[in-house]
Amino acid sequence: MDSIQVGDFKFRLDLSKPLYEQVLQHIRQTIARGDVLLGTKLPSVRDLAHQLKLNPNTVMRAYQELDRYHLTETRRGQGTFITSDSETVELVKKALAREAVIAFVSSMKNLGIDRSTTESLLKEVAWHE
Amino acid sequence: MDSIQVGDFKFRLDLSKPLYEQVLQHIRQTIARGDVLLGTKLPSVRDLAHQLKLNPNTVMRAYQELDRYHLTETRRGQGTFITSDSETVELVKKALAREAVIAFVSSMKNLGIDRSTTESLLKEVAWHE
DNA sequence: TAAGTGTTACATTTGATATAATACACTTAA
DNA sequence: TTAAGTGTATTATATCAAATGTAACACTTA
Repeated sequence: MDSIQVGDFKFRLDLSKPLYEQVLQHIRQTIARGDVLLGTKLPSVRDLAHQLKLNPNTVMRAYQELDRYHLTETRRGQGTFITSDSETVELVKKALAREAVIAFVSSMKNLGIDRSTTESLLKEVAWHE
Repeated sequence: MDSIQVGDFKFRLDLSKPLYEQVLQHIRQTIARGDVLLGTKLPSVRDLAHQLKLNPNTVMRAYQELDRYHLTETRRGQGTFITSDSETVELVKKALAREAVIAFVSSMKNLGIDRSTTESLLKEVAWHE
């Protein structure tokens, strides 16, 4: 387990994708899953960068992206906080789910696999909740 | 419609992903869907490169990847041909489908969405076969 | 032999990513 | 008032994958 816990957030980074994107996704998932209280303060840019051994600019980029989703609110001089609006979280969660579903259906259609076959395949996959 | 037809193959390229990967995927899909006869000759590297306005090396990379899947067989001096072994095509198709399903389930789990909710979402998506 | 194939090998360019270092702006608490 | 802790911005640099440009080589077929 080469994952790093920083405050309420857990990170496991690799080289498969841009680092700023992975940081963004980890935090976004933590929020969407409800694994952290709304209103919680994120680690400071410098702190997270130091603990993940990343450049502050890289973390900044992830945080700004979160702000753009309105999943966080940044208060200059204070820090970046998870939104307290549960509705926003729910909307983002639904949007991400919808994106995933659409991308998935698209892949299956591209392969020429029909709906019922897709549903069968889905049933074959273990789903440890 | 900014897609380009070259022989039996249709391509629509953008900047979202590496070009060689898009070329690979288009051809792979065409084969997997059964939209082209087994044994068919692919456009020559130079020809496809010219028509798609790509560098021959970029097309080469896609073709070599296809060979690695055994979806094509390359005969030096003759060209690159789609395999005549339908079983190979079927195996690759299943492998790709499986990958897609696993990736999808993983996304949904990361969002904290359970199986039945996922199945419901899937039903909401239009599926023009 | 010539034309059409795939193949290989460079050098080069480009763009995204990431780092490094520094300075600035704001908030909070000592 | 000050110091420490926040986010923010800027500029330069480094790195890597992707893509291009160019050229040559090897093989097959007509």
